[in-house]
Amino acid sequence: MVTHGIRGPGGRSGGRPTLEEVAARAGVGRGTVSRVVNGSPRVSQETRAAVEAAVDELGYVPNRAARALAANRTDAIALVVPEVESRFFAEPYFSDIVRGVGAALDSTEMQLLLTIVGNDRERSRLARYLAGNRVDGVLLVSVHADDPLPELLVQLDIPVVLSGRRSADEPLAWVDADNVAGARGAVAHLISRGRRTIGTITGLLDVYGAQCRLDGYRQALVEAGLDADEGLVAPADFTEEGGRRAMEELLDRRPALDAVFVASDVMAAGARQVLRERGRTVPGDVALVGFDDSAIAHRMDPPLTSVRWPIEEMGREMTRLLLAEIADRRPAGAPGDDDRRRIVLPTELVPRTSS
Amino acid sequence: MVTHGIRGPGGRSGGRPTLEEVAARAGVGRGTVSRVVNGSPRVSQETRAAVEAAVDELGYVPNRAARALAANRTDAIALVVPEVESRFFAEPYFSDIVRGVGAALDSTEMQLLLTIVGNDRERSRLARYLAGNRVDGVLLVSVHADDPLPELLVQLDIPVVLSGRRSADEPLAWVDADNVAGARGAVAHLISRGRRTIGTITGLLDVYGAQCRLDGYRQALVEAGLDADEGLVAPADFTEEGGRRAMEELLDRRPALDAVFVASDVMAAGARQVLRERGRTVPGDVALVGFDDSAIAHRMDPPLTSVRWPIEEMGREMTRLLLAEIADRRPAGAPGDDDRRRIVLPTELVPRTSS
DNA sequence: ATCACACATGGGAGCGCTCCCACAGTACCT
DNA sequence: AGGTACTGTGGGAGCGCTCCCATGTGTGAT
Repeated sequence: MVTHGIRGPGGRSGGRPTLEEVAARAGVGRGTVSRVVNGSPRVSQETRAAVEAAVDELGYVPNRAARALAANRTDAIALVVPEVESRFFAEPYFSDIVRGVGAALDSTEMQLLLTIVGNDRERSRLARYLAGNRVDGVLLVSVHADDPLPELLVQLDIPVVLSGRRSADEPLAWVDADNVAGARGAVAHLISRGRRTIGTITGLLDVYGAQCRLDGYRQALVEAGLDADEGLVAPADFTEEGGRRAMEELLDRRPALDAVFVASDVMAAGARQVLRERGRTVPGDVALVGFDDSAIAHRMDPPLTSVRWPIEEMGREMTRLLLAEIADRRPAGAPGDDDRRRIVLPTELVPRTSS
Repeated sequence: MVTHGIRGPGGRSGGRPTLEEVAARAGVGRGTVSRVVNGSPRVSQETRAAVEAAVDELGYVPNRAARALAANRTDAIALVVPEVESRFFAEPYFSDIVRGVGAALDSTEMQLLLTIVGNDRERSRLARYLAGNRVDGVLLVSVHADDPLPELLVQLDIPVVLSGRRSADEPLAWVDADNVAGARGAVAHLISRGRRTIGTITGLLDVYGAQCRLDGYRQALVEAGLDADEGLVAPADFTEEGGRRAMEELLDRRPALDAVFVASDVMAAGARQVLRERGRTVPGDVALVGFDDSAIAHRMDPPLTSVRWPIEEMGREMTRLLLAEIADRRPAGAPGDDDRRRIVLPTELVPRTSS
């Protein structure tokens, strides 16, 4: 009957122990072993001990596929990262997020599935993939407002957590840095240093976070009773080149500029080059504050004051949220306590010589 | 009998179509659908077409867990990254590797499982995990010579590919950059620019790649008939601070130094600071060449000449190798063609102002 | 026509789990 | 004493596939 026994060539049969073998060894039934392995309380002390002993002796590790098939869950979550982001966000952004996620998963049986989506073809492959019901939840890194993925996941009834919101009233669960407060603090810092004509270089304004940083900038000016002159706002796109162009624009429009809050370090690097080319000293003539506290900030000349946001912690919190949502999964309908599903993490100003 | 039907609360039952349903729809048997889905040639044209139509209409996606259970394979590979590496190798190292791996997996059904191992506890958890037979293969990024993981995988008979070798006669499959040639080219470049007293700052010499870079340095000197004076070699540890110390040492020992080949850009950044502090101009007094061509290289002042190695391509090649090994899996014993299992990728000198 | 052999196909058995029902044993009430 | 209500346990059924054997069905050689 055991026609199977020896699987085709190469098939690792070696014989990892099965539940049944553990049960035999411990002198109990399959159900009981399953209960012990899964930490059910409905097992007596002695039985539990006997089973645990058998598990140890045999070196039993549950077969994930079998479990997934029987229980209709996968014990895996996917981290979806748009390729673009993996490239140019704050330099260590990607690895920091991953490290945070990994840390949060560490005490779990969950495994992390990584997906980089570049083009649209890959995007639809992913959609197909997720539709195949192969993960218990999804972490979505920096989705853009027009991305169809979140909607799809909602329809498939798969738990999602976003890093960053797509808008002020993001309906999905999310974890975000306090961009407004971070920007406000940075600008307040410039004001406290006596700067009065403070410009800003923004990120892509259809990214909600970029919008928030601009808002924070404005709030700080208003709070200080300064003029929030629109001529002081130069929109850019998070790239170094964009930062260059915006800085030139700003300098042309407002020669008396004495400080700039730049919405990313990379753009700040571009801006700094322009200042040097135009013979403005930093921080003498123009003070500079960046955002992200990325690797380049402390290597700039002079080292760049920047706003740090806790990327690794974001990864951790996203994962916590997701795991909770997976565990909770109400009988459907009950969407859960909304306050539990949105987390704002504080930022921190890292003062250096540029301001 | 269908006691199961409605799974516990929250259980997505929604009803993704199964093989059987597709079979019914196409008016064929289960086996046939399986054959079509898995691309077996032993199916007639018409039948194939009918099945494919049914698959499309129903939006059928095979259930991975069921497949894994039945076929005793997982269609997943793990990428294991030591936490340390994710932190400080050439800045975008981690994401580049991942991107390469992702690209190679793109046309496959394989999924990528990411594991960051930090401490030893996590390391043994991983061992346990892999022992549980949950992946078809493993990519190991920058293993150290004393890491027990490779051995374990060999014992478990799980295919492995390393990025970088642990020694000259690495028995496992690997993909590595041509560190020797890269270093030799860098130093030859310095010589061609008229430099004669060329020092080097090495990485941790128990890392094989660091050793190779040192060898390349020596070869270039010998080829040019220059003196390979050991006083010109300053060992460091891949950190910026290590680079600083090594540079100071070098300057103290050989004041006439007119060039330095540094085995990583990060160390070069440290070295550059020391040169500035000591009033040596770059490249006027001392020419500098780094290694990795990381993000900081082109941002240094002056921009740093560096040796680029194709990280993303390494990820791709590792994956190719691993997939091939998984597909091949001889009836055991036959270890396969060794030349197929080791790949050396060329490096490229990126000249900038520092040399 | 007859046999041999290929190819195409259907479907049973089994992968290792979880879920749940049934059943024993014990404890507590009336 | 009988009833009720647990708690602990065993094991059948089933998750959705792959594998393989058995059964047609067609082709060419004899």
